Amino acid sequence: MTNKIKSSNKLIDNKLADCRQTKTRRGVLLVLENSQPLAAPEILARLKENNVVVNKTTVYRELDFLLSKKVIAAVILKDGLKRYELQASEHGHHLICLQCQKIERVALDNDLDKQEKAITRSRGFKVLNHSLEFYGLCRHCVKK
Amino acid sequence: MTNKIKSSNKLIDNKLADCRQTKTRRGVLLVLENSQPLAAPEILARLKENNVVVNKTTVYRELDFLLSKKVIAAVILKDGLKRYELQASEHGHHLICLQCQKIERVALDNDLDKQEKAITRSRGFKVLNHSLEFYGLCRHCVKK
DNA sequence: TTATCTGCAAAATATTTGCAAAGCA
DNA sequence: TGCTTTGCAAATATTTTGCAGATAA
Repeated sequence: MTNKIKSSNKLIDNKLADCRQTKTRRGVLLVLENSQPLAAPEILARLKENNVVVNKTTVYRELDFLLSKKVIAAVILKDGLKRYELQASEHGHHLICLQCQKIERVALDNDLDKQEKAITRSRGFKVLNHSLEFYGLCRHCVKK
Repeated sequence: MTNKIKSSNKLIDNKLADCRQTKTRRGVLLVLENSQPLAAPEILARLKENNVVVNKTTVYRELDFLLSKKVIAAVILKDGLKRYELQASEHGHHLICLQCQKIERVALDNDLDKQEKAITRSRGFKVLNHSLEFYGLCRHCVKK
């Protein structure tokens, strides 16, 4: 990956159009680009595996920075670990396999409009956004 | 609360029918009974406020125990903190007010059957359960 | 009596802060 | 050059572990 960090990557170049290019920044995004959502210590480990030498403090700060720029998004699952993924273009949800731990993304054609309206009607609560995850068995594990 | 711990409480007695009665156990449940979901350090603080002397290790272990008995349930919100609430009798979701931080519970008449079937159809993913929270403004804060 | 529960001290894990030095544009 | 980013060391916060002693039933 040391090479990849220097070589160009359209996706990442786009996302970072407004920011300084640093090895940490590109490294974190490259790690996330080809991965499921990862927690900070995992990102740190992936960087190390790929010989990107960077301090943990820097990684935490970089994650905050990328979050604030909405280049990445946080994903919180039942274990309470904060994981990060590249910000997706469309609103989506996660399918978490309880067997193999794989995390997929899914968009729902008919999202939760009906439910949100019912909540506003019955509770006077104005829904601004929601978070929805499905836990179960992925197509591979369901066969076993 | 020191008194309350010793005095009887039907709800709690019921939930603990199969377990030993200890001051930690009754204390944790009393704290949760009249409260929104709380994180472990908050529960610890509430106990202290109420003169229930108990070590943090004991509280963490007690929370694990009550979780395993399904007397309480964990609630994970966007901040990634693990909070706990009494296990509700019916499946429900949470409404989190972004203004005053209040957490309400809500049950949806028509839950997510439609969405879950669509996921199984399109992805082969067998949904076993889901987690859904709505973020927005509660009936009080929405007026301001 | 005995299985369960508890406190304490210490370790493990995750995250944050301050500051001086280095790097990008 | 000037603002941003970085490393390092240390602080903070949360949760876990081992073990010896206490307690509920």
